[in-house]
Amino acid sequence: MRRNLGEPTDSVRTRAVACCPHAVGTIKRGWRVAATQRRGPVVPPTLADVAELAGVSRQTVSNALNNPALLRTDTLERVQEAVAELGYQPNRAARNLRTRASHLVGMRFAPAQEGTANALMERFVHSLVEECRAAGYHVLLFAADHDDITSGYDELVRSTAVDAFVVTDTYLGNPQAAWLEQNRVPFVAFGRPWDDPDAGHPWADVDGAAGVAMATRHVIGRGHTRVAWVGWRKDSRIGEDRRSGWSATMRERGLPTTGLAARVEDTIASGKEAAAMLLDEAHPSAFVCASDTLAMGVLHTLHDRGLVPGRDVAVVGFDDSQAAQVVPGGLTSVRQPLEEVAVEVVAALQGMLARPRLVHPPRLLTPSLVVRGSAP
Amino acid sequence: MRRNLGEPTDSVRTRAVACCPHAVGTIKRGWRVAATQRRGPVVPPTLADVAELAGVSRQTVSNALNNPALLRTDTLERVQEAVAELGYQPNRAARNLRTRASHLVGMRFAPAQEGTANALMERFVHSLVEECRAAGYHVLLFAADHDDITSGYDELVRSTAVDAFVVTDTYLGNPQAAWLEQNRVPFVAFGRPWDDPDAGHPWADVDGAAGVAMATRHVIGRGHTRVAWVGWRKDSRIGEDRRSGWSATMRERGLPTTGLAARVEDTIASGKEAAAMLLDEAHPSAFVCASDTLAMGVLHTLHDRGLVPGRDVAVVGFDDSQAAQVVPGGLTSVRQPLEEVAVEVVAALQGMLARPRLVHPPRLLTPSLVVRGSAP
DNA sequence: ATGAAAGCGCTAACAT
DNA sequence: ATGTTAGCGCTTTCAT
Repeated sequence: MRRNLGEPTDSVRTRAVACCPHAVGTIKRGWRVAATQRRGPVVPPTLADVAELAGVSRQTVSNALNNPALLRTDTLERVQEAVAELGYQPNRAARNLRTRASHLVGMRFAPAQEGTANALMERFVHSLVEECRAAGYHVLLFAADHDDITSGYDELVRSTAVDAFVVTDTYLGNPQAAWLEQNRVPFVAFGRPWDDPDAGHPWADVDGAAGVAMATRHVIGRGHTRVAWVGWRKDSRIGEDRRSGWSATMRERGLPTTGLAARVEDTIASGKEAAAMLLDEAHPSAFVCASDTLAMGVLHTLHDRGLVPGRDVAVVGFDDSQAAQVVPGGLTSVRQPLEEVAVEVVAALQGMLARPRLVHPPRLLTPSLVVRGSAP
Repeated sequence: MRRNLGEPTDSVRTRAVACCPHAVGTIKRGWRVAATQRRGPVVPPTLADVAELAGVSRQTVSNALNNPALLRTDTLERVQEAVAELGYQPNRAARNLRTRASHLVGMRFAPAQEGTANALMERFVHSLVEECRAAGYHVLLFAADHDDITSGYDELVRSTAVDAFVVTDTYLGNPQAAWLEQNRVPFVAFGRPWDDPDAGHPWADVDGAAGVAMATRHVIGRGHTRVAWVGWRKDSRIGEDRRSGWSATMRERGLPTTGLAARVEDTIASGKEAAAMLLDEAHPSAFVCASDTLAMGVLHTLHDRGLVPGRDVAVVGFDDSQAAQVVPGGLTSVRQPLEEVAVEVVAALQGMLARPRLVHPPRLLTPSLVVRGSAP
C-alpha cells in the first residue's frame, strides 16, 4: 500500500510520454522542484498507471471500480491488485467534473450564542459527518453574511461545489429554505417547514411537544400539581409547539395552567426573572422549560432564594446540554435524538440525490427524558 | 443576476451544438427530464457562454477572472457585465482538476465527550470557517475510524479532496501529525508539537501556563494563600504545562504547594473527589483547575458541603465553557482566544499553500480570565 | 468482456 | 491585449 507514493514510478513517466508530448514538460518541471526539495511532492497515480500495471485499458479499470460485475473474475483481481499496489484513489476533481457531482453536502455553521446552554450543533454535526461518511459524502461547512444569508448558498450552488444542503435553522422563518426550494436546489431540513406544511423538501424533526409532555408527566407523577411553563415568545413556532406539550398534559390531568406560564427571551436573565415572578404570583412547585438556558435561569432564582432544586422545587430543561449534565445537582432535561435525526437526514439526502429520485417521507422523532437531581 | 439560471438559454444550446455532436444528446436528455418535471434542472452557464455573450474568447474570460490586469478596461467591463448577466460562477470541479487544488481544508471532527464541559470545538470551528472564507477556502469535515485514525486523512489526500488539514488534537500524542509530516501532507496544527520541538509544520497554540498563572495571581490578589491545583494526570503535556503556571506563580509569591495538588482524570466525578480529599487534608481556600469539567466537579463538593463558591472557597476553571457561563453564581474561567487561533491557523495555511511557500512562524497566544461569582 | 474515442469546464502555454 | 491549442483524470457512449 502506498509504496510508490513518494517516488516517481516508471508508469507515471511512461503515461506522460505516451499520451502527449506536452505533459512531459509539465511533469519534468514537477520533478525538478522535487529534486530541489530532496524529496518530491506526492504525485498520486492515475487510472492510466493502474491500467498499465494491470495490463488492461483505462476503461477496464474504471469499470472495475464503478461496475465490477462487468469484469471477468481474474481481470478484476488483477486490477484490484494493481490498485492496492499503487495505493490508487480516483481523483475527486476529475470524477466530479465528469459526473457533475461533488459528493459534498453543504451546511451553514452558525455558532452557539454565548451565555446560553444551547450547544446542540456539535452533537448534530458529528452525527451528520458520521452518517455522511457511510453514504459516501463529506460535509462542507460554510459561513454566510448576516445581511444576506442566501448569498453563501448561492455561491456554492453556482460553482457546483456541493450536491445538496442540510438546513438546520428552519425555525428562524427560514428565508433560505424558501430560496432553496424556489431555485430547485436539493436540500434536507432538520426542522419542520412550519410556515408551509406542503413544502416539497424532505425533513426530519424532533417532536418537542412530546418531549415537554413527557417532562410534564414526569413531574406530575412525582406529585406536583402546580407546574409552571417558562417558554419562548409567542412568535416562536417551536416554542409554541413545546408549550402545547405542557398545556395539553396539564389539561388532560385536570390541572390548572392559568397564571402559570411565562413567555420570554431565551436568556439566563429572562429565565431567572420569569421564575421569580411566577414563584411570587403563582406559587408553582415545578418548572418545565423550553430550553436548558431558561431552566438554568430558573436555577439561578432558586439559588438566590435558598431553595433546593429537586427537593423544594422541580426543574426540567430542554436539550440535555453540557450545562445540564455538569451543574451541581444535575438538571433533568429533554434530550433530542440528534443521532437519529442525522440518520434520517442523510437517508433523505441519498434518496434525493439518487436517480431516479427517491422521496424519503418526513420523520418526527421522539426525544427522551434524562432524569437528574433537579427533578428526580 | 441569475436571470437565465432556470431557463435554457440560446447560448447553452449553441455551445452544445457547436463544440460536439455528442453533447447534444446529453443535453437533450437533460431537457427531456426537465419537461417531465415541469421545470428543468439548473444548467449553469460556462465560460463559453460568458465569452459568447461578451463577444470574446474563453481565455479572455478566464483572464478577466484570474488576472484582470491583463485586460483592457472596456473589455473587462464587457466581460464582467456578461458574468453578472448570466450569474456565472466558475465550475469548481473543472477548476480543481486544472489547478490541482481543491480550496478545501480538511478537519477531523471529534465530538465533545458527554458529561464534560469541554465544548471548545464549536467555537473554534466557527472561527475557522469564517477565516477560511476570507481566504477563499472551505472547511471539509470528516470522521475517522477509532482504530485507524490516519485512514481518514489518507483517503482524502489520495483522492486529492483537500489541499491541507487542520489538526486539533495534537495533545493525544498526535499519531496523525507524525503521519502527515512523514507523507508530506500540508497541515497546520492547533496545538504545539510537544513531543518534537523541531517539528516542521506550522502551528498556533494557547499559552495554558500563562492562563493558569493569571488565574492563580487573581485568587492570590484576593487574599488567598492556600491555593490548590486540580489537574490532569502526569502523562498529559498540556496538563503539566497548565500546572506549571500554578506552581511557578505560587513559588514566585513564596506560597506553599505541598499537598495542594491533585492529578486526576478529566471528569466531574474525579474533580469532585479530588476537591473533597484536598479540603480534608490540605484546607485550601481556593482551587485552580485544569478544566471547567474539573472545576464543576469542585463545585459539586462545595455544594454538597454547603460551602458557597466565591464566598467560602474560590474556584477557577479553564475554557470558559457554556457551563461556566450559565451555572448559578457563575464560574470564573480562563478563556482561550480561539478566534485568534483560527486567524493564525488560516494565515499559516495560506502561507503553506502559496507559491512560493511562505513559512508562518508559530504563535503562542495568551488567554484571558473571565471573572464570575466563583472567584470574584 | 474489453477497448477506442470523446469531452466534462477550466487554465497554462504559446502564438498573434 | 486577445486568441488558439492542449490537456488535467475521469466516465460514458459506442464498437469490437
